[in-house]
Amino acid sequence: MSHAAEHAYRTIRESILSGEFAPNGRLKEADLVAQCGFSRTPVREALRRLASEDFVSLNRNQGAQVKAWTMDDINDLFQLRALLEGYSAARAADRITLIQLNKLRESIEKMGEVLASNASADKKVEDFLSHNNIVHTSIWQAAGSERLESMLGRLIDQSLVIRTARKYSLERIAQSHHHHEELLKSLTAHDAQWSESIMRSHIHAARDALLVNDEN
Amino acid sequence: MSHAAEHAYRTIRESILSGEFAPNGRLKEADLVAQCGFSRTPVREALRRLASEDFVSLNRNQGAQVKAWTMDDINDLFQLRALLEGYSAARAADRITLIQLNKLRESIEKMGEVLASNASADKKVEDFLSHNNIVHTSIWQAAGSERLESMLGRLIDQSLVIRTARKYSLERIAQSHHHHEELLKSLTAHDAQWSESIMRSHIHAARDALLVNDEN
DNA sequence: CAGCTCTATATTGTATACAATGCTGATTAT
DNA sequence: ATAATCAGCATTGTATACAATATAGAGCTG
Repeated sequence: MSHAAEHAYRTIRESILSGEFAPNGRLKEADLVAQCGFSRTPVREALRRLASEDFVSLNRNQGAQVKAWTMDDINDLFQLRALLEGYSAARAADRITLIQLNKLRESIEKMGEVLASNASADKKVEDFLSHNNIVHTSIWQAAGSERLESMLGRLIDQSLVIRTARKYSLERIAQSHHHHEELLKSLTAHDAQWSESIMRSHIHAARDALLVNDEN
Repeated sequence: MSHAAEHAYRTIRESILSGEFAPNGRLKEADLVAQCGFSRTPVREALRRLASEDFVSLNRNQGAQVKAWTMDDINDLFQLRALLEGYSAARAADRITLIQLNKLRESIEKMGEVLASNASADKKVEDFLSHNNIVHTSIWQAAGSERLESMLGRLIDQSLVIRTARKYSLERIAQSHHHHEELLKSLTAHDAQWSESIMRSHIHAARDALLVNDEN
């Protein structure tokens, strides 16, 4: 994607994720042009891409509007993530190399250190989420399917829509960390079924964390 | 999608599917404009969409080129189709209504009549393929997940790339028909596991039909 | 006052001009 | 002869002007 279009894409996407653009809100090209400083051409390109990624919907001659998500959509999303991430973990168990395993172990150990440290809860959550991404993408890579990787990438992106201003409890994060550690074991053992099932649990727990508002 | 861009999209897509544009061949905007009569704007929009659907790849400032598929890609594709179509069938088994079942039964019976008739083999194949699409999309709908439906739609579209000038044997088609009939039974019984496994077999057999060149 | 039509305006769709970038091939220095 | 450099060209990226379409609101009609 070209420079201006890419920039416009990121800008608009961020505004949607941050909640600045309300669900079902109409996005007028002129406004977006004013916001990000490029002309309509790259803005339109960005909108088309956002539409292909299900962030907005386009109606002919009526522009774009931010997609609204129902509870069913969210459940659906996580159901599919569980299926595909589970499959990804199973494939990874068969194919993962020692180098990849070591990299994964490092990431997970680093997360453990963060959690054990005396940093602020917010900092812990932030660090955790970034390492969490690394762990998941490492596993997708180990699974060795470009197509699967890109499908999962899209699903994850979409699940970010819901995460806005969400607070994760430290308990939830600790649970996730335990999942990761178990996943490391199952992958090291090259046990596909074990890897698949623990990954599925992991995703279902993530859904639960999003939908159930626990104390924190 | 707007009128001109839609038209450009279809035109280019057809040219790729028909093999007119060779894999790895570069697609210059000027040429495409000449071919389909619109200006560069809708042509570019069409290319972006084709890229998002994995028909072409885009490199910044270097335009589009037709994606080439390896054997691994194809296996991957069908592996994912098996997984997702299987899941779709399982969901459908739980949710399908009597009306949907009847519609499905009609389609499948019609396919049986076509196969039993004394039409030419080519005609049979053609009719079969169109009804086949109806059967699958009906099941996706019964599964009740928009997201799953759109993912499967993309996967199917991509598998069309391989089908170019492919001849299907009548034996293969008869086998498919048997799968469909069994699927109807499993869905009528609302048996999710049965539905899932027969659907997975169905997809694996389809892959085999594409990759193995049998006499016909 | 409700509902309709029509016009003015706002917005998106398309074409095209201009800018930026990458590619090719000739020229030159080593 | 070969590698590096640079100019000219081909191609894509961006901005903008124009066309087509939808929307909103005033005025009209029943």
